[in-house]
Amino acid sequence: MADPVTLPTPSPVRKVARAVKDSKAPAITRAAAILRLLGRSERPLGVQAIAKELGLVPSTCLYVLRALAEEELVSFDPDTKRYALEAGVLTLARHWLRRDPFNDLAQPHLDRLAARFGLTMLGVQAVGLDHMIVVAMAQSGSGFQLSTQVGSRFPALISATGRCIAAFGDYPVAELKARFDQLRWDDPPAFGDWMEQLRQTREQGFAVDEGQYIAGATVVSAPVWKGAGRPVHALVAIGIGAALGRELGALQAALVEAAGTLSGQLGGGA
Amino acid sequence: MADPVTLPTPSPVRKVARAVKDSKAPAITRAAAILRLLGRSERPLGVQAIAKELGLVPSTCLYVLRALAEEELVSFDPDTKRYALEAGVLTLARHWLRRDPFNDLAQPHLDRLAARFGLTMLGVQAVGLDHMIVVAMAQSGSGFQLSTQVGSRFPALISATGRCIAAFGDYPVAELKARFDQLRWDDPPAFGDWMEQLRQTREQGFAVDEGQYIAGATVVSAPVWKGAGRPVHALVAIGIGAALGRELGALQAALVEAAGTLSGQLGGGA
DNA sequence: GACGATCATTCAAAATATAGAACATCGTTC
DNA sequence: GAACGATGTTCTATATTTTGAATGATCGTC
Repeated sequence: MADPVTLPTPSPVRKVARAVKDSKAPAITRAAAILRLLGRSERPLGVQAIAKELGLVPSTCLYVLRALAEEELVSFDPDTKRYALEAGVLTLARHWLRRDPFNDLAQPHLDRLAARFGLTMLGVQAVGLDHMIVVAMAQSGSGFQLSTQVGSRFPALISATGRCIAAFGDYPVAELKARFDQLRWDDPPAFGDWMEQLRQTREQGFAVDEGQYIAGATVVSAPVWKGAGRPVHALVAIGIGAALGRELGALQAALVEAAGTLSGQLGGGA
Repeated sequence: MADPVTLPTPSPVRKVARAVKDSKAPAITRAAAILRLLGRSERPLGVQAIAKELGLVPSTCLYVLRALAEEELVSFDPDTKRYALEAGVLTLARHWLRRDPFNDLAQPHLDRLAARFGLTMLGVQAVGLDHMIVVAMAQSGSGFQLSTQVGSRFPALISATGRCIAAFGDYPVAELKARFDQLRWDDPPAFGDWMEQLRQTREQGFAVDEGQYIAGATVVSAPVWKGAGRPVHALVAIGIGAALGRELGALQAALVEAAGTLSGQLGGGA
């Protein structure tokens, strides 16, 4: 999986401007935009550069930065007058990880499956229909592998995991179609075919993506339930298509079993 | 090292109230306080509970929460009307980790030393004189160990690492004294002794804490420079005192060497 | 070493987010 | 099953933040 950070960046200026207008707490919208910009940036940025990039007023931008620095979410170098992300964001992330039992419980399963099948395993969480986020990862460590990192974001409906989210989410078809049309695949399926695959996913209890999202890569995904309603998490296996070969069947079975066990532990299930 | 999250919680109400007053962007101060509160909380919280805990007006609190939810930093369950941290904070953390070369470069050293000496190794970053944050960790995996997690925060001047920060930071003595007086140790050193230890730390290039911060635990810490000025990072070794025994000398040498190598790689050094 | 340009910062007017009360909604108890 | 209590949400006047120009600092260039 390629890192989606470098995907099309639809000029933040307009987005931020609109979001700020609609929000009843625009300072927060601005702050979030600044944090994301600083995260995206390779190097620390000055007030002016940030303001220009996001279409903010420099003075306002300065006040926001100062507040963020005060909260230790942003670092400030008095010599260069540059701002960057600060380690405080790590502390928040740690708390988030600790708060959700999925993260701890999934790890052993991921480690085991990654070692057994020699591929990359992910624990993924869906955030509505917008994104899914990688929250846990395990790699077998042997040979070449597709790699990603904890915290990476992907469009919610992409690849095998996207099929799980769509299949078990009970969303209106119109909404699925709208989102579906914005996805980028290496080898895009037709919407009709994709809907048929959703039916199949519901039937089987897992989804497979053979080279459609990323050419040459096979992705298998099984949903994990935390309670009633739609599944929020999924276990994902990513392997080089050729290397998987006839182990695919065994992998699917093992993945579904692990997902089932996890759902049980989390108090989910059908 | 005990997790400092459960340390004295000096009633957030007053702190938040003061911070909000002083800030030119109070919404951000409030937002940060809410994020931290949600991180601290075991379970999702409602608007009212959050507002009361932080001394905020419920309606304002609601607007802030909505803005944070819009930014995917906070999750909202429409059924229970409860808010919690959302996975978006992970994405920020990932960007932060990627942005600082220390995190990637330190890991191999930590792994190596943890395995060789059979103890817990940390990569630590100082945030001013307020805190230090664990940004990387390695454990040998054998036997009992003192444990902490990436993202954990500690008072900046505590233990061996605190001595490094103080010794090489060139801070006014008055400021050191003020901070020093607020530290909690299992076996607190006198300020005079501590100042003498700083001198020694400068001389040796590393600091040792033998059971003062945590009874029975030996902590060794060596500073890592990224550029001129004060060191921002440190490599830390934590072991059960008895288990370390006469390996202590070898550990100190190895730690200082690793820290020196890292400083070189980061373009720092004396 | 002085000039010019760029950037960070400050300041007072104006737009607007906030506070507090009123309203709506939910779950509980009698 | 109805009334109560508590919680979430909306509404509007006002105190505040935001704005955009003016000031001050800093860097690179001639």
